[in-house]
Amino acid sequence: MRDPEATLRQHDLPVTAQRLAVLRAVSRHPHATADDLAESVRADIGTISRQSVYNVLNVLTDKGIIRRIQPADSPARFEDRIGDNHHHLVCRSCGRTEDVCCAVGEAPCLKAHSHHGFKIDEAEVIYWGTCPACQKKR
Amino acid sequence: MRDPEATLRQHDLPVTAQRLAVLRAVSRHPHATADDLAESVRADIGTISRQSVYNVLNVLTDKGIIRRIQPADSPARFEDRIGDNHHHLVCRSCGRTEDVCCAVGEAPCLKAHSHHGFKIDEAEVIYWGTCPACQKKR
DNA sequence: CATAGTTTTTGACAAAGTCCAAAACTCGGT
DNA sequence: ACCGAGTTTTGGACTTTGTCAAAAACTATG
Repeated sequence: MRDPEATLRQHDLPVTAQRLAVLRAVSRHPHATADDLAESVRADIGTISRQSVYNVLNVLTDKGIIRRIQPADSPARFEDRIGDNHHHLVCRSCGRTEDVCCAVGEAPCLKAHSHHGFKIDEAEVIYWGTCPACQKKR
Repeated sequence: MRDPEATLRQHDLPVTAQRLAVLRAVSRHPHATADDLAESVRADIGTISRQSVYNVLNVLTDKGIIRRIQPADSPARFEDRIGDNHHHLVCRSCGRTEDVCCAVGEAPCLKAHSHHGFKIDEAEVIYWGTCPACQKKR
């Protein structure tokens, strides 16, 4: 995130300390959960309510400034990196999440073609596996 | 599901009325939630505890007899149809879920190749969109 | 049919998030 | 620099989905 304050203004969002701090936290900790981010924000500006973290994350997600990812058996995670159509690789045992470019060049599996009359707007891919650390543990 | 009772015996699971009823319910209502299934089971055998529904669904999932799918913003859903590597199409507004065969023949995007040292065991694809009914509503 | 070992039930609990009303803040206009 | 309208933030209660634990009921083997 180049300039959090400018980003907020561009989207007609009043600039508040909480929003700036959450934006910085998401930027510094990609794939963090709301709780992780709350902690990070508190280390930064001292205090923030749980509800505000959710409020801010929801507004930023609605405006398309950040992206929410919600793998099974994990609280929602958030990221900065948007608009480049990447996917995610999630560790089944610890939840560690990494970005992966689409496996096959220009995303053939993302070609949304109609089925059952649905209007498809996105194809989400999650690769499930075990991260190096968890492979060692067992 | 051909023969629920035989299926249970094949997996060394004691046969109980609850398990049979849950199996039948999953079979009759693909992509139903635990709550939906509980209701369906009650219509069938009269009564079942909430916990038992979860117990049974967990055992059946662990044994690979049924599959659990967990789209974002939805409780878990269950299905009968396993082992044919199909994916899902989910309506963002009502949660309606349909099966779709892999978009590109033999699932190129499902080729699990290593990244970040992870050992990948599955690639999950969810197509997001709006179902015909919800397209009309808005 | 007895009994060892599972299942089922009941009720409390946990995690992640939302709802609501009151207090605090942002920012445009003066 | 200050006011005031409108938005955010806060704190607390609440909801949903699911798990834990112990007692009662059941399955299936001998």
